[in-house]
Amino acid sequence: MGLDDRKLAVLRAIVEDYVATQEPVGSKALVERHQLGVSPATVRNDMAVLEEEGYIRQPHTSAGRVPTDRGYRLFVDRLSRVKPLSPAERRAIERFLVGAVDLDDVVHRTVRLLAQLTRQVAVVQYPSLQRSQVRHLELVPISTTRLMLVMIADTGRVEQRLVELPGPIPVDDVTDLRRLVNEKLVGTRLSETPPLVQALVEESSPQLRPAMTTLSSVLLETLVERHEERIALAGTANLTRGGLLDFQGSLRPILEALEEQVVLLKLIGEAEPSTTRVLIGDENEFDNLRAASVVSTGYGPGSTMVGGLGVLGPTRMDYPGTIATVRAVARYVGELLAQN
Amino acid sequence: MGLDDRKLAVLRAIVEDYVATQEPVGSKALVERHQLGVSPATVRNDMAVLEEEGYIRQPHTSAGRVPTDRGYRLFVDRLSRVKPLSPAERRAIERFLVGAVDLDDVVHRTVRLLAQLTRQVAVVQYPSLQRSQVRHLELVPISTTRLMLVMIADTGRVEQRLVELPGPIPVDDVTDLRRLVNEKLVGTRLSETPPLVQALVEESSPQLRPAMTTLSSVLLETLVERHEERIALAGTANLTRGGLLDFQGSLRPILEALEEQVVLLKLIGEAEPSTTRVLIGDENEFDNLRAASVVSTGYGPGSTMVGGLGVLGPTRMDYPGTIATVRAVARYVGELLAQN
DNA sequence: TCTGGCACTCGACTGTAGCGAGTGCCAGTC
DNA sequence: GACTGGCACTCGCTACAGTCGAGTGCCAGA
Repeated sequence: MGLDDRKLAVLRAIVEDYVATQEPVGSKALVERHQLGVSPATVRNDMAVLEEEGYIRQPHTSAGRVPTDRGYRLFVDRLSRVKPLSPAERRAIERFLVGAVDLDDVVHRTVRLLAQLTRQVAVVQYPSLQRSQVRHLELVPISTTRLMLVMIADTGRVEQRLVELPGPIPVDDVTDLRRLVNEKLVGTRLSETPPLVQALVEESSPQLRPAMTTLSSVLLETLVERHEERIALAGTANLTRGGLLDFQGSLRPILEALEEQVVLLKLIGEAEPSTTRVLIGDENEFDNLRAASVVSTGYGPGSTMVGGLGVLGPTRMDYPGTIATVRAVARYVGELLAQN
Repeated sequence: MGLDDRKLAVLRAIVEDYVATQEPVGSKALVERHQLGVSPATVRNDMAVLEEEGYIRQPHTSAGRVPTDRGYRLFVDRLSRVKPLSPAERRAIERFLVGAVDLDDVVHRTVRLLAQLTRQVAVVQYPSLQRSQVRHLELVPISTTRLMLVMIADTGRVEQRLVELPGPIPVDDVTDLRRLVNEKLVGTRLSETPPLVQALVEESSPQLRPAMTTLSSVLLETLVERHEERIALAGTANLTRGGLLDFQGSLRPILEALEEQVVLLKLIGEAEPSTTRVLIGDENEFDNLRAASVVSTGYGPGSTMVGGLGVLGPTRMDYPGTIATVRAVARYVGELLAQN
């Protein structure tokens, strides 16, 4: 499987041309558009080898070549340099994100920006509660047997939950409950919370016990077990670019996948900080997304990571450009979060 | 323009058949499938009249007839009875909505349910802040110059906003602020809030004034001017049903419209309570949605209305069934909200 | 007013032919 | 041994002609 430099150059040229034109590329067109310094016949021989190795394929006998998923993989890993962003793009990012008033706003602006810049479907995960610290817990009486629990996290997330108490409790008890949970939990990471919540129940006075038990189970259930991740999505209309050629003619499976929070989380929520993950076609674990590629990365203030973001598009996408944009946006969002 | 009963029956039959088969319907097939009691030739004469009046049209000369937007309109207004829901559907609605833990949960379940039952794109507006009463306002110090404002409404909505104070203020002042805003605003409708907020600033002590001024402007801006409506969407994958025939082959404009909150709000947020609004094709004010129809209604506890919900689909949709489902779901959601 | 009959229209489908982009192979050259 | 030019071949695409049939409009008659 000796792929010498020229064969790699041919593969690179094929990927670039195909991404640009969306048409199978032939040997003659290739030598015309790229300075390969050899004749079409030679390129044809190289192509035959590349095809044998599974990097490219022919849609039909008398057509040009098209990269396979494996070809894109090789291209991404070894043949492409991440494109530096243009000053215009940098400015666009700053302009778009400046002036966000709260977390919701930041996330919405980010996801729209990402969709616009990459011209693909963008996905942004809200800062994960798992990775957030409790900044404040508030209990608001709704009736004598109902409380609204509001949790504010250091990442700016605010979660609320209705608590149905086993019986009516006086307002003073609510004050006590509030003081207790705040004393114990403020400043802790939610992933480390369970034992603390448990202790809270055990240490509370007999009077408060029933209410505290209910409260703690809501806390655990909401914030830890049913880890309440949120996700924003934008740019689904971009799926229709490139006619019906991409995604083998049917958007259905893609749209279905995009409606599943679980799927989206898996796609973008598992990246590591400062690493960019690229999943190409087949590499994707969901059947519905076999015709798509995903570029994702983590973001967070400084070098920590609190959530993921990324884009989804056809396997035939501009990987270097997309990777650069995703990284840049993630970095800017991180800086923005660090300021709060 | 005398449309006698038989002509109306013919139109109804055409709409029903076309919706079911998605193919232009001819005179012969019509008399076979419906008991019209006349011959195909007679039906053809009626069709000619209906076409002249603009209720149906021929895609091409040697094809059957297809309803026009105007035809659907007549059908909806005069020719269809709202289908009663099947017991199975009723049970599905109840099963789906029981066990929702909070407002977010209710809205998400509702929108999914609606998408599933109608097999179309579903849209649900969160209870509008305009129509909500303030139940509680909470101020949480984030730093000496920053507060988190959390508003809990009687409809279950919880909104938060970061407040950047003009200068540092002591914790005791925050307590005072909290007491003041709650005293003044709890129990009021947000639409009547502006003068009250104004009074709040004027009545506050010199010490609190700067902070109160900032706070009040955030309150006004967030909750009233930039009326913070939220919307949930589901079932976009349903747009791909019926091949590429619906929506004249391109989902693009539809997907684009669905990304615009403003558009969605206009679509479903303007209905009146207990009225079901049907917008067919052309009647829609957005060019992007000329190929689509929208069925929407309001919902709320009891006979009041706090928000809208509806579905969007091809003009060729089962109007009686869709209208029935939308109404039923809105009623159930209203009951659910009334319980809280 | 309705009906049966009939001529007509026109899209859908089928089969054929020519074109051309692109290939694989081979003999010849550096 | 690597590269090149030439050539035969493949096969999808387009255009064109022909057939079929669903569906229509119209008309004479009941």
